Amino acid sequence: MNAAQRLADSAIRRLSKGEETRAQILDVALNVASESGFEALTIGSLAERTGLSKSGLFAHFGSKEDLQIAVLDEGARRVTERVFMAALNEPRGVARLRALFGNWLVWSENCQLKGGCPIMAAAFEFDDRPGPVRDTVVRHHARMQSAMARTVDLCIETGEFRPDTDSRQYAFEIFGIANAYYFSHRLMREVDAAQCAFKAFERLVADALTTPAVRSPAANPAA
Amino acid sequence: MNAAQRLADSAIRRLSKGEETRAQILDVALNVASESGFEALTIGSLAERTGLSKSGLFAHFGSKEDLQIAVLDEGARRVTERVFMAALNEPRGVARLRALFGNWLVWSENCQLKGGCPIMAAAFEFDDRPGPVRDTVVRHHARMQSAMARTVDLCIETGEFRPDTDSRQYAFEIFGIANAYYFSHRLMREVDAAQCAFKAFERLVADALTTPAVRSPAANPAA
DNA sequence: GACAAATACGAACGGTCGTTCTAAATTATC
DNA sequence: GATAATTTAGAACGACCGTTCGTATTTGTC
Repeated sequence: MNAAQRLADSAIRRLSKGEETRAQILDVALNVASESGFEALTIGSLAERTGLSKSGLFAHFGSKEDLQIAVLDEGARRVTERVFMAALNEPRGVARLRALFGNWLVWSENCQLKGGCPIMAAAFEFDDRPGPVRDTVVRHHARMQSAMARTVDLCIETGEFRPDTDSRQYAFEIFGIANAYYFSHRLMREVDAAQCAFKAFERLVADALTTPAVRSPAANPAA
Repeated sequence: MNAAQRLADSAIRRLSKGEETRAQILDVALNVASESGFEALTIGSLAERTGLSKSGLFAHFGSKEDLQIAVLDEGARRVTERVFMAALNEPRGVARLRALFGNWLVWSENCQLKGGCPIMAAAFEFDDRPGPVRDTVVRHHARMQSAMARTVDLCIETGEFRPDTDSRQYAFEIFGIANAYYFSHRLMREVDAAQCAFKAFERLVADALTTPAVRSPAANPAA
């Protein structure tokens, strides 16, 4: 539970009452944003869920916009922790890339966010609405994409991937698979969504390996 | 312009005044949903944009939910027309598949929908909100996915694709590429988004062809 | 052109939105 | 434990939400 985690944090540096409440608010807000999107992230409903008064909650953020940004930052923090940092346990190269991809697919479920990755939801909600919120989304996405590309670059350095592999293109395609998984899993409720995603990912890996598996019609990667 | 098209329709069967206005409303609503999402599709703002009164506009749809569904249906109708029907001009097989993919990437821009494909936006907005609207989104997505898979099956029938190609998996991956394109193009504003998408698509095609191009490190598809 | 039907308007409804005040309660500091 | 600073509550604001209703206007039919 996150309460326990916050307790551990408190042991390190005593959180002030305000910081404590703010963290609790963000935890609830992240769940709401995950389930119903950032548009449904209203001050009133959030106050009700946290047991605070509207004005009391509002005081922690100067505006709704600042609240949205704070939620995005908290979401990004968790992605970094659960997806990217967690993958660092694996040795650099394809092993780490596989871990990164796997973590990405399931991180929101591991975080008990019932509505899926809020950063992805935000990307769709704000892609046409200029402003600080959109800028924040773009910043986080750019960071994640380049982290992904760097992981691919390490696969080249270890000699597992061909030297001419385009890591940016690679990150593009991995992101596409993750997106397809989200649609298939969350919207269509296909039970084999993850299976399809891993199959697509492994095809992507196989195409970049310096020591490709022997090609035969029976081993058709898209079959 | 759509006005001209509606005029042509009127020539075939005289549209009643109500049907005419309803069509105009849906045209505006589709643009709003495209730009700002279905949540921002409010009766008031829609009435203002169409020059109608709130109650006058409302009378055309029994509820906001029915309006949302009507907008979705209209969006799906346009996708079918601009993407799938348009691709039928190409001969069955890879040529048609290529046309289908290309149409999909650009259809919303060709339709002058400034905010991108509304069906995709709806998929993200309603994936966690059970109800008739979500059901409609799922229905349209299922139809599009199976139409895509059928196009792939035709590639097998023409002998261009391997017989063991999994058309459902194939549709999954194509959808992923289209999604990645949307993120890259709409959110990140990458200028080479379409280029990345086509590169990914061609790699997907190459992997399924019965007569694969000669493999060499220099021809690394992800490079 | 009369008459019925379809269509549009205007006002109002209870609710919720984000936000702003002032005052009370709580927390931290000495 | 007094004092100052921080944190929360409560009431109110104008604006907009989806929706309803009665009435006026426009449309289609004979």
